[in-house]
Amino acid sequence: MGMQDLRQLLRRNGLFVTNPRLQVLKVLSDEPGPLSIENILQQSAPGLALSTLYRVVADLLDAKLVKTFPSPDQKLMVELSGEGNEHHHHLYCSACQRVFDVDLDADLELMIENLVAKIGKTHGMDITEHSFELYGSCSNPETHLYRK
Amino acid sequence: MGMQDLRQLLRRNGLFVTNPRLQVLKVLSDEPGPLSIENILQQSAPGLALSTLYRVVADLLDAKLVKTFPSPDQKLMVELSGEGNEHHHHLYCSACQRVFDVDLDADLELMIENLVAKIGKTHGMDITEHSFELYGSCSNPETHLYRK
DNA sequence: TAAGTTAATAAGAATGATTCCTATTCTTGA
DNA sequence: TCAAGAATAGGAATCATTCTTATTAACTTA
Repeated sequence: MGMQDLRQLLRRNGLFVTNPRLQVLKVLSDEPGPLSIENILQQSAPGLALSTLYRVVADLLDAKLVKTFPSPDQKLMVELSGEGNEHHHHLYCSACQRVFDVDLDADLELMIENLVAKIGKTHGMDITEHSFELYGSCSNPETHLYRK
Repeated sequence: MGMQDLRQLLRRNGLFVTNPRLQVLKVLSDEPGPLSIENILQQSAPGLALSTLYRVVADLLDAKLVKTFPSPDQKLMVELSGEGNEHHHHLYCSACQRVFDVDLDADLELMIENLVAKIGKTHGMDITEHSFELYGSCSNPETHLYRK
């Protein structure tokens, strides 16, 4: 996404446009999957304070512009939400330490939705979200090199 | 499980029998679902050092007597593995902050296994584990009071 | 069963991720 | 352009977790 789009994205969501926010959105929008705080910092222009980064992520989360979740080693992962990045799942590679997005066929997703609804009923709970995460390793790390 | 069973469990798995280990296993075996480190500490006899608790959990994890995973708020959750506690899923209640076990019908589980295998093939990865987690809230917390 | 060897514990220091605080700087609306 | 409010940088504080070390407990075997 271009900077203009990102500016509008912020404004449309009631957020002031600032450099750190643009930075973070830019880095995330250049990435096909989720990134850790550390990753985002590395890929941002120098000078961005770590505390600012955490707060920016929190603000973007409040505005629902990003989603966050903990990685298996308990670090905060962030990814852009919004169009083209609807509900999906994650695949963690213990060999190369990266996280990949996994999209399911619509019918499989629907199946899972039904499953979720059923479980909610059984437990008398209103289920608002679910996650389906996969853990494994790429025997051949080169297969992932396209992500640099 | 009785103390004798727990002793044997440790020995059979090559671990020395110590009080902290028995404590932790006892607390976990009295519980139908996972517990946080904090929970375990509260339910243990006073005197158990926090550092010991973490190490015991790590040892039990190495011996595959427990499983661990991070809660949505990034805390370490622990639960007994072993018979009667096979692969299952978790349901997080944001209202009462507890985590419940969810078992799926064998056919649903099989369906998920197939799904997982397919995703592994697509991504060229050897998938060793998966988790399916649900987030919601009990509108009526009393429905869960059976867990004290 | 007692002694010696090895492993585990308690206590607290150290670490690392995340959050908080505050003086300063940037954004925006007028 | 300016004033008012919002956001930032920098660093201190916090919280969960890990590490270190002297002490204690558990096992082994004689």
